Amino acid sequence: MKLGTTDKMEAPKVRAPNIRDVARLAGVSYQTVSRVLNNAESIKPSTKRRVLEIIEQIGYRPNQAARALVTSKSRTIGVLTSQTAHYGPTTSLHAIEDAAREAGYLITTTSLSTSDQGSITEGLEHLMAQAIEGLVVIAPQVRVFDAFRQLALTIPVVTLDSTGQGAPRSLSVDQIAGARMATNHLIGLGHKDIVHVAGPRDWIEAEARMRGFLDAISTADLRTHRPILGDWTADFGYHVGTELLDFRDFTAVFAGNDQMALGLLHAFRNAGLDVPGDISVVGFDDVPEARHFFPPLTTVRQDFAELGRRSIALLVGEIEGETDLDHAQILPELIVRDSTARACR
Amino acid sequence: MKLGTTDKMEAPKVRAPNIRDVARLAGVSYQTVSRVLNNAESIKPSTKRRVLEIIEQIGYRPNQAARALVTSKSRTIGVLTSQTAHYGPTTSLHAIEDAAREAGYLITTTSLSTSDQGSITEGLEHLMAQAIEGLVVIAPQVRVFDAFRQLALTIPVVTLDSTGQGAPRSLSVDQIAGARMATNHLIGLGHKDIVHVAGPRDWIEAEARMRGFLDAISTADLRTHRPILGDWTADFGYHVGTELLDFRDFTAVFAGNDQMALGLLHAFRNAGLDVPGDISVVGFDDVPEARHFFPPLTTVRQDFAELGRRSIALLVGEIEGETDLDHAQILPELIVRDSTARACR
DNA sequence: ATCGGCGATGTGTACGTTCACATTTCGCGA
DNA sequence: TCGCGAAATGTGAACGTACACATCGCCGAT
Repeated sequence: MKLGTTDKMEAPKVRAPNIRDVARLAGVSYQTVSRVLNNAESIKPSTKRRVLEIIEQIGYRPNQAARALVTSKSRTIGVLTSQTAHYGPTTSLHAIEDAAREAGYLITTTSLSTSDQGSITEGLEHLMAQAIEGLVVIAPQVRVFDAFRQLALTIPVVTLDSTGQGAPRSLSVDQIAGARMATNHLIGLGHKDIVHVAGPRDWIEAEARMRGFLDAISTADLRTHRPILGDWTADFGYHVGTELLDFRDFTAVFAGNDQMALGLLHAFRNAGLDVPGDISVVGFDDVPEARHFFPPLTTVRQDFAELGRRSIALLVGEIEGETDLDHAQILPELIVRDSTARACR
Repeated sequence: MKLGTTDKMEAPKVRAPNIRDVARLAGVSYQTVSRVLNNAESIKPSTKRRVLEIIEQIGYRPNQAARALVTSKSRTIGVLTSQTAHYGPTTSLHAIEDAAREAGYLITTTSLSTSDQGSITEGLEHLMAQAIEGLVVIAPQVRVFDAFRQLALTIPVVTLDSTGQGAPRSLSVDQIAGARMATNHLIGLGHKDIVHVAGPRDWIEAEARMRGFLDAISTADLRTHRPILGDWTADFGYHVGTELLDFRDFTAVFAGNDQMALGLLHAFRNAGLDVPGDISVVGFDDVPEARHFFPPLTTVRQDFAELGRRSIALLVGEIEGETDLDHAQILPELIVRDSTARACR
């Protein structure tokens, strides 16, 4: 049963007030009310005041559906996000919401259950149905990104978390540089055998970090260990850490994110090894908990919030017809804590 | 510049096809098309097939704004969430999205920047403007919850993460029971002086967990330590842990969530103390990383996903006029790991 | 005094859909 | 063959808003 409606009684005509009700009570035409609503110029201050008074008084709210129907505008920005509970996307999303609110836009978020074309199309249609004026895609997976290429949208689009290559409008933290920084940090400490536990195959960031890692390794002319493909979870880090110890042909591990690093720390500790004494570990992301790991984790900080803010700045700029927008990549930062040390052998 | 539009050339009238275009091409009236769209009965199969063919062919999509304007229906469920990056709400949200999709509903999420009445009203209006048929409120803060009470909505509402008391439709994991379980676990291990590091004042869960803690303490007739109010972060846990050690008048700590527990572990470790040898620590939530903490954390698991699924089941039930719905609270589960041990003195 | 022009406001219509009701078509028994 | 009811389809509104254009005063310049 719905709250607030009566069941048996005659419906007491509870229709919400519309623009004509306001007009009638204010003694003006509906068009004048419309002008007040869209704060047009050339309206007498006294009239405006009177109309606003009535609006306040009867609690009139413009009907967005009607407005969207006629204008195809909505002051709404859509966010399409692949469904993940990961720290990065979530943080960016929050920053996006704040930035959009500040710019006077509303945000509608829809998340993808899967990353196949159908799911993307469905999510997109839902957003388009709300007459969104711009779209932010937080799509860390390659597939989503590809699927998007095929859609010719008529609104500005900004893509997050890509490598920034080839996409029309994309914004990202420079993952490759970050991975290079992490790897070079280990190399600088004298490590010669470094293992990389990467993220899943189809994640753009996983790919980029792997590339940065391999770059740094081959530049330093070190032995290349084949990266291990993980799933971002601490559980995976733990398992792979345990297996890795069977060989013990490395002195440092660069994990694709902080969670997997945590699992690795756990596995090494369980085996009686000391981090960083025996093995160095570097993570990626700098989640708020990373500094409280044991030992506090050396990692690469990404400014996800800045990423979110910039995406909205870019998008709003495009919507409002600005040019000369800032597409620069954001540089990550290496945070050195206690999980890395000079190689012992 | 918008993608997909040409700048200089005359606009080539790219109006999206509407129901009348379909009707004309199919040689029927627009109403017949409408009937096909809403799969009404009494429509000749051959006609239906023909219409569907045309729809497919010209890529017609019903205009939701127009539909919403006239029906005030949208097969959309709104989610109003207070803006947090916390594990629980995020996990529930994902479950909600999946469950809704399965039930044939779409989800629109709007998050609150602040929890004042104005922000809530604004968020709600945005959702109502999309003609949502039901509303899920993920509002862990007392203020949000209170503000909602004042709004007389005409659609079904389900509130998450409350204590389940007094709200018309609310669903939650029984926080009080969970806190009691955690505290009794410590009491059972012989701890007589237990400190509770709680969440912020206005969080409903924080309050409930505190209540469960105090319940258990007073039932066991132990000395009551005044709970410390925190902010859920690991950083806070670390700082309070450091300060707590100045007195050292306790043998166990029950943290309001796993992050704060992590900070406590860090602080105690830094001070040269052993967990659980010297101090036992219990968390709350069982985030996926908790088992990889050092030591693996004893905590209370909440099934956030189940919570999300149940909320949609409840809401869809109400929307579709079902009765006899399941409002039972979900019971949390104590997960005993290595951060708790028998009290040493 | 007349008229152009501008500020302020009103009128008609379109947006794309669904609802209520009207109309046509069809099959079948009398 | 007719008529009748049900099935199938069509017609005219209405939803609430914004845009294009029309109208009405009024002021100052000619």
